[in-house]
Amino acid sequence: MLKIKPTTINDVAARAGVSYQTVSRVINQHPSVSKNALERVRQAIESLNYQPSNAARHLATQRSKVIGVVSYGTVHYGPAQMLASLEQAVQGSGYSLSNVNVSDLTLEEIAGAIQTLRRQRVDGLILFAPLIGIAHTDLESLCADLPLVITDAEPQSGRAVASIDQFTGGRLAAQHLIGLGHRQIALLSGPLTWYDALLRHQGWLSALQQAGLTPVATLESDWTPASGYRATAELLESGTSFTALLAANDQMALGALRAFHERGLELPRDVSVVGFDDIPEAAFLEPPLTTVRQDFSALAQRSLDQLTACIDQPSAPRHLTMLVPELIVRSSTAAPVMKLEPHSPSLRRKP
Amino acid sequence: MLKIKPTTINDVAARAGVSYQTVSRVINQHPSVSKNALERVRQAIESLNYQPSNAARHLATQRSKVIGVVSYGTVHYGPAQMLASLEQAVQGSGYSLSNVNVSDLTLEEIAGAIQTLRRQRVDGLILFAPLIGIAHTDLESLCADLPLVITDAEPQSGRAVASIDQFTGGRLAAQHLIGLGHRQIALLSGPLTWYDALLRHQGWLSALQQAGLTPVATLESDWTPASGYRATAELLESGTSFTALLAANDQMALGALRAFHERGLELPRDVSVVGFDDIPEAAFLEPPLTTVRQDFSALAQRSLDQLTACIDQPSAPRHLTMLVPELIVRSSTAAPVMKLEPHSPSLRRKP
DNA sequence: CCTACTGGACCAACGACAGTA
DNA sequence: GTACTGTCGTTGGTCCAGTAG
Repeated sequence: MLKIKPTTINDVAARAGVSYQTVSRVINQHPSVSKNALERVRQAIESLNYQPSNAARHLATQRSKVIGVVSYGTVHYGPAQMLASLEQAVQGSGYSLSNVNVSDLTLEEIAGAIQTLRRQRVDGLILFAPLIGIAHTDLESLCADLPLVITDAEPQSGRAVASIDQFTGGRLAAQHLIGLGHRQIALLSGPLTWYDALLRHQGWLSALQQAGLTPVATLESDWTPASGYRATAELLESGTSFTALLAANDQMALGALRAFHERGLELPRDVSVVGFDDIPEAAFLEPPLTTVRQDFSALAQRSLDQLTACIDQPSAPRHLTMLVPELIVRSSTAAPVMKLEPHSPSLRRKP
Repeated sequence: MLKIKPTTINDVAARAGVSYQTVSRVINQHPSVSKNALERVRQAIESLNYQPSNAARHLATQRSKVIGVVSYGTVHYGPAQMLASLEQAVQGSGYSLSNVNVSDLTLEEIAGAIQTLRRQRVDGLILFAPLIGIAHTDLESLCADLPLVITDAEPQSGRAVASIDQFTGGRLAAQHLIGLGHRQIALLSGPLTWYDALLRHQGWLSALQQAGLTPVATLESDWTPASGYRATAELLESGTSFTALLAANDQMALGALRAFHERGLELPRDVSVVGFDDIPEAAFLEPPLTTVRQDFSALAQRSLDQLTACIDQPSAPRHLTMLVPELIVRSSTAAPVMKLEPHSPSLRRKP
């Protein structure tokens, strides 16, 4: 195959009648260029539609101006939003983004992704995959002296971290239900191989424990409405008695809503449900969903700020930023209705 | 700032005790390397954790092995899915992806995005932005001799196209309602500045016209549940009489569902609704949503196949691929209830 | 000693060709 | 002649002397 060669700095120089060095100066806005030469070069660039080659520039300057992202599960709402937010946040910063989406949360996959990004000589790395238990030595050998911000994986000592505090998010959701008076709470978590799913789960448990409660059921699904529906349906079939359900994301909550509705259960009268994410749909479900909102665009901005700081001052101390999610109370939660069941007399505590 | 230099081909060569050419041969799997040298080089690469520089390689070979994507609105479901699908489809092809998301559907933005990608010397371009009416000359001057596949923009003669047939998708949805006996149909379209929104709209109109109908109302929203809710609420307030609603995506349909529900209207008894996309939530709404499914992963694969064909054989003729979307019938649509009096949904209210 | 410009080395790889066994 | 291996020139830029006005 034949490839037409793009115009180079030499073509521009020839056209403008100057040396190619002068063209380079114009590109890099070096002050020592005469008005005359500047104008001639600009016109030549314009008329030839010249674009300097990033690769050549990278080679000469030793800086790629590319930030690598290792992501996971970008078909899901959260990761997709984060990626879009990163894309937006990087605009105008002089950097561009290179994303590698791993298909498994294994060390091999992560290592492969990082190697791909190292071949691109990325100036820094955002580890946006919900990894649990990466060995410190493994990360060291993979990233060595690469500026790195961890946003969704388990924090590592000595590494910069910017995250949304999923644990607190989980606690907020659970505390809300407990505050309403619920004591029989079922858990519908995401895949516990995901670090954020695990943290939400632990946050729930922490709040329950603090109130002297244990979950009446613990279910694990895969984030999808379908899985949330199935898990909830099975829970209902099992005859377990519960007054509230904590879901690890809004989509599973949505599936749960459907399961309740099919059995004639009404929300929040018969069951309360809290989701997670505050997807755009959440406010328009039946009933509007109480949930925990995460600010992905803030997270993206912070991650990028921290990473550029690491790149510019490799010796500076690493920070740990935690963004606090926000509980959004809508109509899917309310105080449980008192039931006069034979073996559970009304010992209900004050809300 | 100080940047530690990554290991180069020379470091490997020194370590293995061969010339750096031999290392290059090993990397490129050239046959003329002795078993002995091969093994030594492999070990050196391994122990130094060497990764060849894409930039240097690109410069020497004149091929970047990068495919550029110009996208728009990646916070929305469709574009985000397409991007994730492209990412998946490109795995193992030897190419990597570079995405630029434009913030406006203007020629300036598109031109800027393409220039950014040209600086990267991308081997080919996927134009995945719902552009309407790009002048042929503008595209020519921007892309000149760049292999290009148009997937979401208005087709251009002489350029490869891979798309989902939105017009037919719109027709399918409308024909479904017409077939059920609906004659008073309202339209809730996406932003008509998006090419696919426009095509779905035109598809609806085409089917209606064929049945001798005109829409009883035409609304335009911004894809979000909130906008779908507002538009539908206004439609109901206006007192317009209709038995069915065509929505340009599932999220707006979801907003519409909420508006109907708030007014005590029941689906599909009082109103039928058809969405578009078949988001994972669609099957679990109340009622499960009849919609039109698009296969993004097939689209991504086809786009990539066509692009690599263009790259490998620039002289080969351009193809035009149209993927046909599929109507998924669920419970949000049914035959309209016959009434003796003019049906005005806005007058029905919950007791 | 500035200001404007030029020549050469260099970055990390590949490809053509020449040299060795 | 065949199977390896090394030298040299090239890619598109940047950066650092050096130089003339």
